[in-house]
Amino acid sequence: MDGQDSGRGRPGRRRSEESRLAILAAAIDLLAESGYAALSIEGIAARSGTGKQTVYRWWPTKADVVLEALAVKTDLHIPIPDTGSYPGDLRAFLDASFALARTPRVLEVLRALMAHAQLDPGFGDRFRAGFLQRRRAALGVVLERAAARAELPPHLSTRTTADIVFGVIWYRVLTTTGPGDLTDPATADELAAELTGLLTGSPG
Amino acid sequence: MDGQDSGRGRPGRRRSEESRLAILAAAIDLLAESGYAALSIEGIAARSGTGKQTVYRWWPTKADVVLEALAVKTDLHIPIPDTGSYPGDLRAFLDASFALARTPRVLEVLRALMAHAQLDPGFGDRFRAGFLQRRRAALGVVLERAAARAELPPHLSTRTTADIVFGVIWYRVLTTTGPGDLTDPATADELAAELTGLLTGSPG
Amino acid sequence: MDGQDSGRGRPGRRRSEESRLAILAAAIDLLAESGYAALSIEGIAARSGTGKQTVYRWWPTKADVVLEALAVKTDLHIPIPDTGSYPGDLRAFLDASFALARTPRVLEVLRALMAHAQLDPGFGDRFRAGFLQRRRAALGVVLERAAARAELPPHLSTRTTADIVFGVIWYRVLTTTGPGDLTDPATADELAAELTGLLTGSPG
Amino acid sequence: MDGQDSGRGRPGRRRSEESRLAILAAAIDLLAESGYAALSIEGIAARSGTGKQTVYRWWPTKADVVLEALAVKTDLHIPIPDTGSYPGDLRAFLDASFALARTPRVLEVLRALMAHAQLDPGFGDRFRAGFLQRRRAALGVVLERAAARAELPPHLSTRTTADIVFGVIWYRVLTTTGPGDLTDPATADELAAELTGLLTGSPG
DNA sequence: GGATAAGCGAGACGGTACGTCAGGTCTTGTC
DNA sequence: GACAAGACCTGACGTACCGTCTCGCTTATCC
Repeated sequence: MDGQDSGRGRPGRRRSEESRLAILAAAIDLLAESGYAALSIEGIAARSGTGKQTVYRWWPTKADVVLEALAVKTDLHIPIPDTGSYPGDLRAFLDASFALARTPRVLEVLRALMAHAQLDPGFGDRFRAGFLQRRRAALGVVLERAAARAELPPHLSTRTTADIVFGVIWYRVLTTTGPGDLTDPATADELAAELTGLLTGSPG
Repeated sequence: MDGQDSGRGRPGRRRSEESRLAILAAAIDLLAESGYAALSIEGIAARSGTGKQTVYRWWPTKADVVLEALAVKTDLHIPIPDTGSYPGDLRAFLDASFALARTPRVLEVLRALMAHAQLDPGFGDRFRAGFLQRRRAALGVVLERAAARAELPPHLSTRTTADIVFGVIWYRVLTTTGPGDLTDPATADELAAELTGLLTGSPG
Repeated sequence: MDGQDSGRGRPGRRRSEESRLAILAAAIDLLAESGYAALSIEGIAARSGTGKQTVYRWWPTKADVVLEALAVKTDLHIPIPDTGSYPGDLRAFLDASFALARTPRVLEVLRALMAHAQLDPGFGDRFRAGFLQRRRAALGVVLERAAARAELPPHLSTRTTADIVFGVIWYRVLTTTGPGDLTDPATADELAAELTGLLTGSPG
Repeated sequence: MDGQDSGRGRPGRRRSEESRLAILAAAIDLLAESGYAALSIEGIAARSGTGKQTVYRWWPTKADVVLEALAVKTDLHIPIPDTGSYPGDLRAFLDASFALARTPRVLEVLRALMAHAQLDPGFGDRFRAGFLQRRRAALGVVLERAAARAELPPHLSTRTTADIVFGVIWYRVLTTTGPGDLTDPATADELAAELTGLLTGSPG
């Protein structure tokens, strides 16, 4: 996925790992200080003590820097849960997703990346392929396991189920003002119950 | 919503309706030509034959211009359907929403506004209050009617139902590349069936 | 020569005389501090407390700024001498020219402008028309007066006389290292004597 | 003049004559294509298929490359004429000098080198010592021969004579726009006649 | 009807960042 | 050690917009 094989055998100076990390760290710092809108490649280069050219050489846009920085600094890996039952797996998946999004810095970055993806079609493609699809694939594993166990409700396609799951998560991420009101405890309950066909709970 | 009472009694020249419309038209034109990212207040003023100050006097950001332009040029009013039954109303609501979003220009504008709302907290507030809440309120009427008829499935709160409806719509809007693959016909079917409790438990 | 009529009657804010002078002063200062090669429009804007765009709006290159700065700060006007005789006028012209060139700052600027004129054809044209031709015209007046008095030696055309006068001055300017060795007192003597036909054929 | 003795006895790889010639040829080519202002060491290295370091190792500035390239590609040697008389020698010297300067490529290079010498004191020293002084020395031989034959007009010092000769040549080189109007045939006539004390010709 | 008060198109202003170019330096592996 | 390759930090380029601030002018209301 990174596109360069670190140039084994090629002539020329090798990419500086030091600069790479400095750039990612600077991006994170500046993001925390002033937010994504105020982030600039100029600023990242200055803060990291590198040259603008070095940033442009390896990342096409500031959003790509942030995407990689997020992956380096934060553990974005949401483990694919395996609790033995579909309801359990789905609850675990939802809980982990909401928990991650409740981290203020992560919340802001997710918003910024999705926003940037709308404004820059090139980054949109990279974001879909490198982030959104991976998350869908993770949920896909859960759904496949459930299908193998014949636990899936019959009337919901895999696509629509995933759209509901990620739709609700992203809608909450994009339309709430702070991490506090991202979710109430009931949301994941209701959602999991609805999607797994359990009609146990009674809503408020 | 516009905050001034057209200055009844105030001295001074009145706001030029001609300029207002020229600005909104220019915004729409430029948006269609080059996309939201390339849109600028400078460009809107130049294209509309007005001064930058005139734009800044009435709209805080380019997103606000676009939001108003969209309302003027396109009929954003999705009528609150009243088919007599919850399933029918919900289907109609979903169909109208997806149909609107399938208009290429509207699709792009919706994406741009949601994106801008992420990057500019001030516009985010205005967008939520002036657009998102209105749509939720419209759906709310449908749900209230259904509640009065006791058609609501017991395990889904109003909030979660709305989150699922708008979550799926927005997720599709924000993550598909073109109007073509925004929805297949089955999506609204499945969604309406799921949320109204129809087919629950029956095999596919 | 300035190309704009200060916009009497035109709409829009008028050019800031304050900024104009600040830019010219900054150019002179930076030139004295670090030399022409280190001079940049970026630096001029920063030092003068103006924006780069303001510099670019009114001057196409840094050389044009320097040319105008020189005209403002230093009195480049070499009066056309009228001593009553061609030898006297020519001596006065030469003395004034060498004296001006002996001013260290002026010497450096003259060099830089002539250099820039070689590298940038557009500025070359402006420099010829706005500076070199004026100096030739001044000498032309002296030669015309001499012709009217029948004092001109018969074998030298006006063009060649001017080429010798300015050729020697510029050659000295461009090929000596410092103001000190720009001229010895004998140079102007010899040159004037030669061009006016005095002493011709007499032993030294 | 180049300062290294090709490393007799030194260890390590010897300088590549192939690279040297490729660099000089690339400099000439690029100069002809885009002019001196657009010439860069980066571009020379790329065009010649060498590394930037190789250029920097052997030449301090692009002007030094051009100076050497000119010497390699064009025969800059103006033979010291010996026609038997001072007027004949001087005419021959002037004619050869103007003829060389009339070669378009040479004209451009001479301008560029003189320009660069103004902006870069280090190159200025090298240019004076390696080029200008050599030309003065050549003229010096002519003048010495004339002195030995007692042909020199008494009132002109050697220095001033040389200043007039090179002053006029360089002034023409630096202030005319194209090779076409560098000289009319009369210029060398008048100049030679004036400097040798022959008062034969009548100017136009 | 004259004073006062906006709004208007125009456009200059001080800024910030863009994305690019080249400068000159420094590895890296090969010759 | 020189060489081709190429990454590095630096700094300037010229441009695009930002949001603000005059300008001269055009409506409006009010005294």
